[in-house]
Amino acid sequence: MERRSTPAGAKPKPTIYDLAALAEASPSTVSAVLNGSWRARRISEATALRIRTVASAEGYSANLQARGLRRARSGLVGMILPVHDNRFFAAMSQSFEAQARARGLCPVVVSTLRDPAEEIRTVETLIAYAVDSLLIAGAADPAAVGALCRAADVSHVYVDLPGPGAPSVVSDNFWGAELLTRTILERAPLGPGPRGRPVFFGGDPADHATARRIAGFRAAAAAFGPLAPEQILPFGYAPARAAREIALLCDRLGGLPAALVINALTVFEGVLSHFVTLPPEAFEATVVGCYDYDPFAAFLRFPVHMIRQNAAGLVARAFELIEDEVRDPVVVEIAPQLIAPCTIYSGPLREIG
Amino acid sequence: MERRSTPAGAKPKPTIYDLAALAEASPSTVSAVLNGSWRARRISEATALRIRTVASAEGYSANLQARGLRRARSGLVGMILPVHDNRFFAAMSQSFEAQARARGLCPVVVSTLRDPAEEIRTVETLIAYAVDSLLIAGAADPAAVGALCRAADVSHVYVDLPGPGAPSVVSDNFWGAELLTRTILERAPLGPGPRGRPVFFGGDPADHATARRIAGFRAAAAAFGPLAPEQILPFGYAPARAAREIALLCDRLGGLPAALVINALTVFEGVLSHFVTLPPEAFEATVVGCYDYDPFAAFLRFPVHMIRQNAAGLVARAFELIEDEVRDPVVVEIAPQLIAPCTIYSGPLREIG
DNA sequence: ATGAAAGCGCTAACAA
DNA sequence: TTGTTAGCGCTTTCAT
Repeated sequence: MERRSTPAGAKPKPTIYDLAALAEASPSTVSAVLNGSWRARRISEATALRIRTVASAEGYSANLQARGLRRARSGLVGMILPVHDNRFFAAMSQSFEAQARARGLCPVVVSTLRDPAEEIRTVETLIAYAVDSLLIAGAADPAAVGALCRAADVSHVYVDLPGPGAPSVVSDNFWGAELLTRTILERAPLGPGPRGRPVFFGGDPADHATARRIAGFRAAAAAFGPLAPEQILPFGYAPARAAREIALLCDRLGGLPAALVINALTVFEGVLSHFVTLPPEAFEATVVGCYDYDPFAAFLRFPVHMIRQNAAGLVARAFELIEDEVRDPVVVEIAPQLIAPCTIYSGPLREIG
Repeated sequence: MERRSTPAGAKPKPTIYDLAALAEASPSTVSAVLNGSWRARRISEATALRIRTVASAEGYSANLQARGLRRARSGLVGMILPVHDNRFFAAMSQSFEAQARARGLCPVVVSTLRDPAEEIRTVETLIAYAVDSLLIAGAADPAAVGALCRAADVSHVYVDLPGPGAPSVVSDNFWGAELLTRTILERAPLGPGPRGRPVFFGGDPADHATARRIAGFRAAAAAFGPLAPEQILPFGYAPARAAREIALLCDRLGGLPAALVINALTVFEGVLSHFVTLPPEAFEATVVGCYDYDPFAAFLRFPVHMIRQNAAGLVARAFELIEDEVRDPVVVEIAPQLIAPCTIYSGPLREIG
């Protein structure tokens, strides 16, 4: 049998046995030299050098599958997340990779499309590849994923959305929402009329993050007056739905509310598709906040206060928990950041921007 | 020696030997049944069923490192790309994962931060894990990466940026830029004055994509009048630089040019940070196009025509080339898409929006 | 229709 | 200080 579908003539990748023959040493010595355990094995500087010379001359690189099989661990760290094409999760990938590599590990990040079945299959695959640990970000079914990890003895941390049986690192959604709400209420033309009160717009109250954000919104808004149920509208995340809901809201109130807290970028996108049909004056008596950040949103025709989650901070803390072998289901909260609008306030709000 | 740092009591993952004992069959039979090669081995329906029953009762899942080692291939497909936090590349990841999984492969996507050294290291790692094939997207040094793949006999395709010694799938940048330029020139208040001519803004002419886009811009603009060198300003991608350059340009021309083709989203970001300092009237005699797409950019106070690259199409074509075992350095071009502005035109341009 | 046995490339006791 | 050897869990001839 051919070793591989090697193009005729191309010599196959050298193994430690090849190097051992060339360097006149034993395979185990070569192995030790090439994987760093040679100091402990008290191998002489001379042989080490000789072996390394041969290795690089031959263009050797270790077969990581063989090493992983032998060591029963792969050097891979996994992260699952719902989607890539989202600013927050993309930032998570970026941080995750950087920090994994800083630790000499190979990052593998896979998206699951918020599909519980796909999520399970993905994690099973990662476990089958013997990932050493797993970050579980925004899982659809955190408990199921956690159970799989525990069964396979894979250390794991929940990120962004908490889960059972292992530590969690989440954004401080209450704090962020409270800060955002307070910030825009201080600038909003509140009043007794139907438009005079703040509205929380979008998201799913069944989801942990939204629940905390609503709580934060309530806490901040309470300081400015009583809250009615119709001020909180968690209708989901779909842009199309958001477009309809904002139109309905404007109809009901006779215009935009004095303060609008938009829960996610997808919701914001929907809202915008309605906004472009409105005249510029429509925005003169409203202040908009968005929980989540997009640089372009900062440059709309009206100012937007935004919350940016600290993706790098979340990932860093998750790695620490794994390294410290924390297994208790502690929940660590990481503060997000408030981003000021770039657009200049215009109309009656100009002075307080 | 412990098999693994298994928590005391937790039984280790079952192997085919365990299953063989339980199902009263041989390891090779178990293996065949569990990896699909059993039909070919003419194993009876009955034993197959018996083995599968035991397997799922024991919660068996194959050790993919062992399989990979034996088969000299891993079932992993790799993709490298510059960064995750970019709409285009994020869309690529998303498509790549979907299509890899549709083929029963495990996707591994890694970013290299446009750092040639990091890029090489990353690819070496992927090869060491025996990836079966590799998509090379937007590489800093395509030739070096390709050489590594060839040495390891890993099939590979360049995406987005062409490279030597293997097929490439790239956006049809010439066509896209031509279309975009023509579209905005048809709407622009061109004229003899300094502001009356189109400007191509940002990017690096040394980079293949920008070069093609400039060519497309030239081709389209030529139909509307002669081009001067100062109408093409490829100063790079940095937002801060873009902000400075646009300010300079406005100074020089006494306002915005009649038509502005912005080369990338990062450049656009920089441009916007200058735009927010301008009064609304500044935008009344200009038409803006952007090569690259962001939904929020469609909702700015002025209309923006955008080009969206077909990430899914690029990836799909790349997979096809790999499956068809194409090795010649053909270059396949995939047409991007023109996205109309969502913002209503205002001022003198209202009617032609 | 099934089993026995030889490795894939590497690591880690244990011996020398 | 170095070598010998026995696997890691799986696939795959080759026998039966």
